[in-house]
Amino acid sequence: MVDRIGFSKRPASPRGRRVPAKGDDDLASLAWGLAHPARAAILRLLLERGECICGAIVDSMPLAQATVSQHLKVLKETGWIEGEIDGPRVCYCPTADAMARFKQLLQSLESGERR
Amino acid sequence: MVDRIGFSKRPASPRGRRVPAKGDDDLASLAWGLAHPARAAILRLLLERGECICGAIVDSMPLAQATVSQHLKVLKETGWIEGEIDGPRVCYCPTADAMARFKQLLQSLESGERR
DNA sequence: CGCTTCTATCGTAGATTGACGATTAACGAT
DNA sequence: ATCGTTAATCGTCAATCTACGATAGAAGCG
Repeated sequence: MVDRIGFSKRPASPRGRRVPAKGDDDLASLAWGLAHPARAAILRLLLERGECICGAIVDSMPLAQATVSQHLKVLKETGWIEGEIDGPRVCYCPTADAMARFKQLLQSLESGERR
Repeated sequence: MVDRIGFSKRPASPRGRRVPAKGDDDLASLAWGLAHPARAAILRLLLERGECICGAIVDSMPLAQATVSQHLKVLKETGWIEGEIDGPRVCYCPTADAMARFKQLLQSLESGERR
């Protein structure tokens, strides 16, 4: 694959013109975190409960433990959640600023912010 | 592949428990639309200018026309933009409600809305 | 120490994505 | 009718995603 536009592991391109808006990568990354119903559901669960043991998340989802773990990883990598090791288990909770950052990036999109 | 959880063409699963939050699919779908820097950039451009001919979008992006067209298709399918045929060209503009719907879905996520 | 529990990672399979050039389709103009 | 322009679609290829079972690691228990 060629290299990418930005945004961790995503396509790029040869000829470039428009200076990429600095926020597009961040926005895309955060959006990517939510871009799967299972991840949206997980985040909703965490926001509802404040925090949650991994096992409880798995129990509440129609997915295999390995799959949920992968989604949790994506949510972690995109900055939506963080996990705290608690003995043999891991407690996940939403990060303090992801939602705010995301909303702000959306706002800057909407307001037609100059680049 | 097995069938999916919901959300157009996405994975599903056998054992299910948690009733999927109605908004998760919509949220994921809209998020998916933004989940690529190129699409975020296109939407930003359209929000900046209000509307834009396809060709102008292509010219402002570091991507081939075919690729931009694909991204426009995704943005259209996820409800972010709409295109109006204008003779031999197509004029794209942001839809009136996508951003509002998205923000509302995010809000319902954040507020830990009961399902 | 050995066992159980909990979670992450590995490995794999099938589907989708994203990029591109080439082609097709739709219009307008000559 | 033909040509030129504009945009969508086709076909292809490499890379990524998602799902899963199986396996590995870590922590606590007996």
